[in-house]
Amino acid sequence: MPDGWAPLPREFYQRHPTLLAPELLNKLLVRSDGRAVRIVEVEAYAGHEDPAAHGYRGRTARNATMFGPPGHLYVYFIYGMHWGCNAVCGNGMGVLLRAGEPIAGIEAMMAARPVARRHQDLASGPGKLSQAMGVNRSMDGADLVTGDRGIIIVSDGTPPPSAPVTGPRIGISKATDFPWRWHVPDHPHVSVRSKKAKESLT
DNA sequence: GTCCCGATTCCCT
DNA sequence: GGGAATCGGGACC
Repeated sequence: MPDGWAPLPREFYQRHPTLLAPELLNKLLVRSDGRAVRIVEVEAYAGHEDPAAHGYRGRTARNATMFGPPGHLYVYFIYGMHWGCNAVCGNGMGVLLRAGEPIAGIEAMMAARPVARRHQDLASGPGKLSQAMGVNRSMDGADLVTGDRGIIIVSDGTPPPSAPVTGPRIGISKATDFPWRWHVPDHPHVSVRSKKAKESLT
């Protein structure tokens, strides 16, 4: 890894997902083969507090990773063909990584996603991001602090945006009024632009 | 055991 | 903008 890329401490992840989510913007998701994306869009899922969360009804075999220690990767399978990546906070809570800007290993990402015709199509959605980064069930539970399974989140020193865009989460049917989606303003690699999204003042 | 539908993507109109 | 692809989780009988 380049000098200046530093893993985040375990405690970074151990807080409410609505606090963790905006802090993950501009962090890097990195594979040991050199692939890396800058995280530009995230959503919070707050376990038992959140009817839209996989952890809402408690621990199951599928969501067990989210009930484990913070700083691990929860990978889920959806629509019969897509994988999704979450950073685990603990207590059944986590942050969905919805979109990234490819910054390294782009050839490998294009090989993993031959359908993508532009860099902008490589990781601009949760399923695309997972496919571009080669994430599947085998990486569920990977430690994002130590990178033990070849995937890690690091900071390159870029701070999160001071005024991220917030709005309702995408693709859910419950708790649709929770403004628990955050993305980097005016970023071309964000998955979708919400009409209800607005600039945050914090 | 059965049934419904999902934290999506892609292609066609 | 609409619909198909595709399959596992989990609610319910």
